[in-house]
This record gives sequence, C-alpha cells and structure tokens, in this order.
Amino acid sequence: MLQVYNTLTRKKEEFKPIEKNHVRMYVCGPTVYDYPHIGNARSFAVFDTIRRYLEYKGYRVTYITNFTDIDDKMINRANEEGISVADLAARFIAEYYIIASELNLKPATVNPRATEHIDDIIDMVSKIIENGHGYVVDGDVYFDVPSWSNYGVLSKIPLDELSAGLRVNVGEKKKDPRDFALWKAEKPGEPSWDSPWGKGRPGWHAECSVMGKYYLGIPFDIHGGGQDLIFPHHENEIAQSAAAYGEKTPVKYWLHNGFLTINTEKMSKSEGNFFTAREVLDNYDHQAVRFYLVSGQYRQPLDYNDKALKQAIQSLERIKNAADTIRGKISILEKKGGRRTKADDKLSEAIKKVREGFEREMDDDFNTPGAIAEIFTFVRDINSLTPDIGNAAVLREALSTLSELMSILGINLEKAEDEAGGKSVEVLKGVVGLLLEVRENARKSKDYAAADMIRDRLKELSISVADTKDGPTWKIE
RNA sequence: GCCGGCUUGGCGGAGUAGUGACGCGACGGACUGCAGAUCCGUUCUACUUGGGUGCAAAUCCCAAAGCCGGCUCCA
Repeated sequence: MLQVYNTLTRKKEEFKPIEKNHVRMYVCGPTVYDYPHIGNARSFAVFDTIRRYLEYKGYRVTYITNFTDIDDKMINRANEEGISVADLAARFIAEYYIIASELNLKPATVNPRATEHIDDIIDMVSKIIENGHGYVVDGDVYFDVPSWSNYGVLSKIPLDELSAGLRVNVGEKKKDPRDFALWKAEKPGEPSWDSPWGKGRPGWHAECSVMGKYYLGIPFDIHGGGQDLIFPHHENEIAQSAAAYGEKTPVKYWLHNGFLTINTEKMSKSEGNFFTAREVLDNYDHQAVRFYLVSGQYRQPLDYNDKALKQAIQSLERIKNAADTIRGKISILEKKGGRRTKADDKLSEAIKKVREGFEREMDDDFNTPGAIAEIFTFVRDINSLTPDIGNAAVLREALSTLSELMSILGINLEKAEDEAGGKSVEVLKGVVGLLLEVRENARKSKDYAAADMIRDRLKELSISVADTKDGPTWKIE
C-alpha cells in the first residue's frame, strides 16, 4: 500500500487516486527568467521519480508541469536585457528542455504556459469577484483574504497571525494587507491583455490554479512543488480555486520537496548562494547528478558539495559494474552454455527480494534511500553469485530487474549499442573475440608482455578487458 | 514574536520498541601473472542532553540545548 505525506494534513496517508488507475498530477514548474539552479533541478528530479514510480505501480499518470512566463521577475529581467518578455521566455524554456533531457526527466503530458491561458485566468478572476471574494480597485483585482475563512488550511497560519509582519507596497490599493493580487493593471512598457477591468496582466498565483483545472479538472490528485511554495503560493492557489470553482479542496494530496542546501544553508537566488543546474551538469556526469538528486528522501534537506557528488559517482559506479559483471557472464555462457546451479536459485530468490524491498521502501512516502539500499544488497548478491551461475536466463532476469528499478530513479543502465550497430556490431564482437583468443594463448604460455599489449592497445580503443574465472570479458567504455 | 522541521558511527544516510540497514572512506585479508572488478572481515561503548513509561526505547511521553526553515519573489 502506497502512503504519501500530505502537507495538507501533515500526515502520511494511503494514496488512492480519485479516478481508479489514473493519477492526475501537477508540479509547479520554473519561472523562465533565468537559468534554473540545482535546487530547481532537485524538484524536477524528485517529482519525475514519483511519477515514474506511480507508473511502475500501474497507474496511468497525466503529468502537467508549467512555465510561468509572465510576472514581475520576467518583466524586470526583460527590461534589464532590453528584450521582450516573450523572447526571454523562449530562451529559458529552451534551456529548461536541455536540462530536462540531461537529467533524464520524462516529458510531461503537457507543459502549458501562463500566457496561453490568459482568457481562462480572466474567467477565474471574474468568478471570484462574482462569488464575493475579490474586488476591483483602479484596474487591479485583489483576493479578499478576510472573506475566506478557510484561508491558512495548507500553511496552518492563523488568519490573525498573518497580518503581523505584512507590508503593503507603494502603489497597492489593498483593503487588507493580507489580500493578494489576482490581476494587475497595466503599467507603461509592460505586456498586457484586455480584461473586464481594463488592460493588465495576471497576478502571481493565478496561473497554476487555472492550468491545473484546465488540464486535469478539479479536484485532482497530486500537486507538487518545493517547500517554499507552501506559503503564499499554494495557500493562495487553494483559496482562489475554491473561491472560483466551489470545490472545497481542489487538490487531494499536496507534496513538497525539501530544500537543497549549501553548507546547510538554503540555496536561493536572492541570497546569491546558488549553483545553476548548468554548471553542475557541466562538472559532473549527468547520471551521477540525477542519482545524487534522488538519493535523499525528498522531504529532507539535501546538501550540495563536492564530496556528496563524488560519493554519488562512486555509488552509481558500483551499480553499473554489477550490470557489466552480468553482461560479461552472459556473453561467456552464450558461447559455452551451461546448466542451472544452486547459485541460479539463490539469484532468483534475490531478484524476488529486491523487488519486494524496493516497493516496500518506495511505498513508504517514496523512501529512495531505503530503496537504493535494497538495490545495493541486490548488487552484492549479483557480485557474489554471478561467477557460479550456470544459465543465462536468470542473469537476464537479474539485469532487467536492476535496469527497471534504476529507471524509476531516472538512471538508464541499458546499452543501446546492439540495436544501433547491426551488422558492424557483430563484426566487432568477432574481432575482439579473436584478439582475446590470441591473448589467452599468450597468457597460457606466460607471454605476459604480449597479453598486456593486447589489453593496453584495446584500452586505447576504449575497449576494456577484465579477466574472470570463466575467461575474459570486455566492454566498450 | 508566531508557526514548522531537524539533531544517528570518520562522512553521507535509513530505521517497524527487542540480532548495530545501505553507501562512501580507512585498515586488514581473499582472489589474481599483473590490472580492473569483486568477496570476506575490522572500523561496533552510533543514536544532542536531562527526566519519564516499558521486561525492553534511536524508536513512545515531558522538558532543555543546538541547528535549519516559513511568516517577503524563490523548487
């Protein structure tokens, strides 16, 4: 049974989608005014893994993640750079897709943009006004927070506590400092759209409510994002959606990932202590970065430092080596053939255990560290049993299980060379096989100079050779 | 000030009240012509502190300390 921690109730709850076998999920995507930092990347990777696990469990998942392409930050940055907001958005949306592919994020069902839904936003704002929870002042529209008694359900901030530290910005005409803008009247030089309240643009939180409803319907199952979005973004989203569309709770499960820290301090753009996803991906192996991002439990803080990344590289290497060990033994067995042994039975048992263990851990609010621990136990079983395995069938099953589980974490262990190469791969295999035969003869006659030369020269051609008790194996680096 | 979270071995990091997960590192051994990979063992008085409940607590309860976060744009 899958349990997820719901920010709304502050408890782990049994996960039951509203529609049977279909999960509708929305994750807050980036505001496309700058390069995403590695903390954004964590959020992307975490929710991608959650999505993949739900699919593994047999659910069909409709996965929406948006681009916010109109807001204050977009306008300010575009003005600084002297380009249009649309051009700025285009640039960083393109950048997002590059990062997404390097992190092996599965493409979303739809990546909607705020500016594609202006009419829907206007529609929602109109409904909020009609229902008595919004008001118009000089072309601005504000949400009337005190009129909404349920305000604070998500962040658990009592309404009267809220007013304490709030300020009202110059130029704002709120009735109450807790109110927030649904629609902002046009200022000179800003992009704007026609509306019943004059020209203007959407406020900060409108787009997610609108696009969630548009693509998923309300209520839907999962809404994800970083913990910093709980207040005010998601709090406002709930109030807006509920006030406009009349659903008490527009979302069943609210999931929030913990922060990525640097030296245990929160990484954030306003503090200036951050690394962009780009520089991290340029410095480290992409798969290792992905592995690192999902190696911690998603609600806990994750510290970014060189040591942590190095450790992720080492750990992942261990898993990949196990896959190579299996492949090497399979190719030997294909030549020699063999019979099932005791080790085959033990490995079959281990395959069953790893799948159970992995699911048990992931069912517990996506406990990836526990799930990875199960994989490592399996890796040790693979390494100790493989030399004694007699039949390739169980090895193929072990390899496909390992690959399948790792793919949920976003790591692809498959090697594509076989399909890609066709005939030339066959020739390559033949030639390397021939060289290794020559080398084996040299080793038997203790001509180690010759044997080592063949190995070294192959290494230069990025073919690495390893001797096992059953004979040599090789792989392309 | 008001809310929330965290504190586990050299480091990272799980943890169902009852046999010290898992990874990285270090050290020792095995295997090996060498290399790589791997295996076994050690690192073990590990659980912030002080009380309490229990036959038994890292795990439950109560206090305290330290650290972090939200209350303002932020994944």
